[in-house]
Amino acid sequence: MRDVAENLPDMLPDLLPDMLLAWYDRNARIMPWRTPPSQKQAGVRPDPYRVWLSEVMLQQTTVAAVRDYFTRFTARWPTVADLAAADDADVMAEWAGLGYYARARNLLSCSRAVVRDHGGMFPATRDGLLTLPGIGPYTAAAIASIAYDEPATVVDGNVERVISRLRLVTIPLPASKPELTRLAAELTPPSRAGDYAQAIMDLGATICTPRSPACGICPWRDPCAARAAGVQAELPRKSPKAAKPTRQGTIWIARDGRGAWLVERRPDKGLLGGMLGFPGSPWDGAGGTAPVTADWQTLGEVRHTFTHFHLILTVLAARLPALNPERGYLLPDPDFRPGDLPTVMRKAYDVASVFLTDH
DNA sequence: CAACCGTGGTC
DNA sequence: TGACCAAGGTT
Repeated sequence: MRDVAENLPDMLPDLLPDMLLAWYDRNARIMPWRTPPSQKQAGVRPDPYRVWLSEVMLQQTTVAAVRDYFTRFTARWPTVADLAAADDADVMAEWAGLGYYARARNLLSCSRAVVRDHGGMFPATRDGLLTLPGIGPYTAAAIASIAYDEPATVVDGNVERVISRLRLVTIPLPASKPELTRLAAELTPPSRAGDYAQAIMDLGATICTPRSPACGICPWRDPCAARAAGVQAELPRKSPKAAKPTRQGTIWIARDGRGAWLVERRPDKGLLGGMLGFPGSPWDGAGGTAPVTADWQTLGEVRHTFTHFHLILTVLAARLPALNPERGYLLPDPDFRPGDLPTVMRKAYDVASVFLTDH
């Protein structure tokens, strides 16, 4: 029998997950994609489709923003087969406003791959999930652990922050990512992997927050190396990001004599890919050609910030008896829903709608 | 592998 | 007001 004190450093990695799981059992947040405690107690497993959908929606997106989208998607498409059979335009419209629209296109191709290549069942392993479009290292580990209880390690922004503090990792991100992944994997328990994954993310979201972490109520307060050193609020360090340039462009919004709107479907690749929009100039400040000859009125400007640049868009509008546009197509007013537009387009619509709406 | 890809909330 | 931030993935 070895000395207990000698064993302490080896015991800690085993004790840490249990400390966190005990905290999670009392403090897990209730969310639409989580199994309710009553069902969970009865041994009900999460639906992989709902786990997948929620995880994709949550990529770089807050829980508050995802809630209603998740509810609408699952009400309209209850199974992966339903989603696979949906019209692309309907899915893109339902995703409008959530951002990162490649996720919605990948959602469709992934659902169709699951139906076509996997008999409508999601692969049950991390490695199998990784082969699907829109599922990367994080999402594969999340689905594998939450839906199938595979002891896969999730490393998202929360985990990066929690682990960098717990283990006092001072190398800046993203260079520290491999080290953080290794340290996180060391802690992942062989059982209750799904609960553990959600627990460490809940901890990061509610206690080990970016600013002013609530160390006083943290289940990992005692073993936290950053707290011991008093530097928890300074971690994780991050390499400086490039400044955002400002780009300019013009957008043209027109209606014909019947009230139909001149719109276009944006190409699948690139910014706002696959989304509905209005014809516009290139966003390089060089101007551009209107989609149709008309007496265009300048209505104002729209400002919008994307991930890596600011945009100032000049909004022009026109109402013509007949339209034979060189670009785009006419969408009858009853079929035109501003909510189907990505946010920057909806902002432009808001500017033009007053001028283009009958009184 | 660094750049690209949205949006809304927060301080 | 502007920079940071959020359950990242793809190329």
